Amino acid sequence: MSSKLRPSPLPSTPLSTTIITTAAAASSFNVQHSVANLQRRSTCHIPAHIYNHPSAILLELCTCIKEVHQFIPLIVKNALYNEHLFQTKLVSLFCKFGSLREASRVFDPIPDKVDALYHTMLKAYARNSSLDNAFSFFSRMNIDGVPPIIYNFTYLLKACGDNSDLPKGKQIHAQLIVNGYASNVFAMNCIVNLYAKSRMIHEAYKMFDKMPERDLVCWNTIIAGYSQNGLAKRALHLFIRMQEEGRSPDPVTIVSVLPACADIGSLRIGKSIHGYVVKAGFQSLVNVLTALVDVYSKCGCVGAARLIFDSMQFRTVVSWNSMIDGYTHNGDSKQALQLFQEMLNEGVEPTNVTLMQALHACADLGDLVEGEFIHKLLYKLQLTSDVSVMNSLISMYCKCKRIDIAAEIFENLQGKTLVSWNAMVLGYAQNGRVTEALNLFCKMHLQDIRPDSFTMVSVIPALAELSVLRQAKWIHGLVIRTSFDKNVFVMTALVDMYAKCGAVSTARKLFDMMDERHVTTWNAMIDGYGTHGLGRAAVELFSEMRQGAIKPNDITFLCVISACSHSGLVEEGCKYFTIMKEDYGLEPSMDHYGAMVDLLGRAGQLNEAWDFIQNMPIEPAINVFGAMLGACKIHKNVDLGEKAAHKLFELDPEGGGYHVLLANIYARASMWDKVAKVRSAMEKNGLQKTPGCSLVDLRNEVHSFYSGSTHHPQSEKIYVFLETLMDEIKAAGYVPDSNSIHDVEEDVQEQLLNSHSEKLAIAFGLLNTSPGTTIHIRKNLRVCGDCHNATKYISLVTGREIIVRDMHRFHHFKSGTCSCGDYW
DNA sequence: ATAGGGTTAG
Repeated sequence: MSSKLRPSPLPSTPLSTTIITTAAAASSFNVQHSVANLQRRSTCHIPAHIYNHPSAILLELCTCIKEVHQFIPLIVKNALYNEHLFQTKLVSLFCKFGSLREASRVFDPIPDKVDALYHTMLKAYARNSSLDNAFSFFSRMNIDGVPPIIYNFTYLLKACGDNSDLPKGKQIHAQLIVNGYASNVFAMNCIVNLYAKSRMIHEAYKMFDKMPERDLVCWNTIIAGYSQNGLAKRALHLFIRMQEEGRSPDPVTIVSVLPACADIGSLRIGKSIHGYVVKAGFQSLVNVLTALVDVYSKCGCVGAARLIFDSMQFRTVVSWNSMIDGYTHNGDSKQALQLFQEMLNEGVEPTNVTLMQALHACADLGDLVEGEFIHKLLYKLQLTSDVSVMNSLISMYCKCKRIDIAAEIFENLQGKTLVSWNAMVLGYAQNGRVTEALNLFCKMHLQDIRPDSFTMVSVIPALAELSVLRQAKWIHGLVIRTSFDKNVFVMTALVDMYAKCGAVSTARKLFDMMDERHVTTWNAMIDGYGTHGLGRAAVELFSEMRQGAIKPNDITFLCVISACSHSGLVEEGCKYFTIMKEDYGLEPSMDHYGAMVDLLGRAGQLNEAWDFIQNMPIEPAINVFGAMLGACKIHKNVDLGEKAAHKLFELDPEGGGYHVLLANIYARASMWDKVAKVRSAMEKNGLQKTPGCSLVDLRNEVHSFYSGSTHHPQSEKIYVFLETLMDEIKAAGYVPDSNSIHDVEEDVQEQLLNSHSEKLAIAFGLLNTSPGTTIHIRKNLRVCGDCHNATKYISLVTGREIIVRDMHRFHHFKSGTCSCGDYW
């Protein structure tokens, strides 16, 4: 015997006791079964005293690799090591417990190997090594003169299926035919499985269809294939057909078809399968119950899922994962994390899937602390090389606004997948880092990574944010070239983007062209009309929506109420607020209350707005008082403005903007001492007004202008031009609004006004584009009153159309008027 | 010694 075969050191307890205890733990049925198994094999050339040897029976009962090691000395002592049966059994056991290395240590030194030994070794390779290794061992068998048998092919085919390696699988398929196994049910089933696992489900079905006879496993294979390839309806259809053809589903069928049912979220079908499970007596099988937990939670019945989960006597980690996922899917991430904690407390070791779900829940809650805890756990469980988990980690950090950490993880991530890129692009886009999002998107292109619909849906909103029509058209072109123009999600994003880039009519054209629309599609279009001050169009589209099949949701009402608000349609807005609850059973959220205060306040019904706030059933938040203060600024109401502002100072001590608004209200009323007080309060608290910034797109560049800034290369030219432009519009009737600035000389006042970012941007636009071109400006704050007035005159004297998108809405300036009707 | 199908996921 080779010294390499020396078994691991013996444990302190005598060998036989350990093994016997294990054997005793097994039921007597198992022992009998093993004996029967061994006797059945007596047709081969192994003498009875070998296969009836107690060691052979005991060896078969080993439950882990350690027990196998303990056994080897016993085999050696009984001079059984050279018996084929024991050699093969050892290889088989090492293979069963996943140690290819130890299987080889037995296999390699054996001088005269029987065929069975090769077969078992091939199985070890197919199950525990790379496909290449398995294939080269198969070649070696050929060289060593071992004729292939049917099992060899099925092992290899299964491995090809598991690796989705269709080309290698096809090689085996050819050899199968050559060796005369073309109609073997097992082999054919492996082929069906191979195609299904290689995402060629239609090919798989063709094979399935051609089979002369089909057993239960064939049905299960094709049903699982459809289910795993996202063709849930086909899977369910075949589930019915198999029963019509007289096959009774077994637990594997159930576990294959339930995910399909979960996929389409059909509670009705889920319940009927549950009924079948009970009738067939599968109701205590862990995997069946786990699949039921999944179905119920995916159909929105977390309560029912939890009842099943709680009733389970045994749970696998998958059961926990399904339940945790059930909570996150149903928007109860708190419960999800609680269950995750419970799982850890019970000592169940989480898997990659568990951690992905827990990270998802953290992202959902913005819970950075728990997220970082899981990040550490991930190191402990050595899951940092699992790309899927790392993707979830990136998403979690992005959602928790730690884009810096996310970017670092992304940079260092080995084997990035499309999902990794998508997570990062989305992360940038959702954190307002538009340029980074676009740069990463371009980098993907350079690295030849083809975007999918998720990438598009992440990057399009970034462009909407940028609001540059040229870029909007570019991505639209890309959408068409990459054939995403039939994807509802992508198209909805485009509708929203065009509206946000000032091109509402283009948005509507796309909207009309779509064959399928989601609620979000309608919402995007209604909101688009709203922000462009086209309240009537918004209301009309909303009525049209109410006639159709797509039900409005809470966001729809938010869009339509704010559309009414932008257009002064107070009565309509109030009506919608009422029917939201009465006709649609939707509870208004804080945003709806804010929109209502905005609706009333903007229209000058300040007392009504204030009463509305007092009568709110929930504690009003920042947005509500913010709307109130804004309305007070428009309608010059010092009294209510003060009340709203003081509430805001309490609720949001960091927000400098409210101080500025209040100061403006005081300035309008010439209450200069109060203005000074607010200013000094701001200074004391270190609060600053967000600097105004306007963007213009010119040819291939986006130019940004800050108020009073002289950093732009054309700065000098711009200021000179502005001076003459101001003279021109003054001649047309423009009067500078000096009311907001009081403590400087009149000419300085004008200078300050004239250096506002939007005026600089407009001047730059006029200077650098040919007559007649529409100018698009994007501003980070709201347009100031003086700029608004000046822009109207500029549109008149230059004959240009100027579209300004501010924080809240669009202003289309044309021939001396604005689409907002001075109502913003 | 020896075959094929199955639950959770971004």
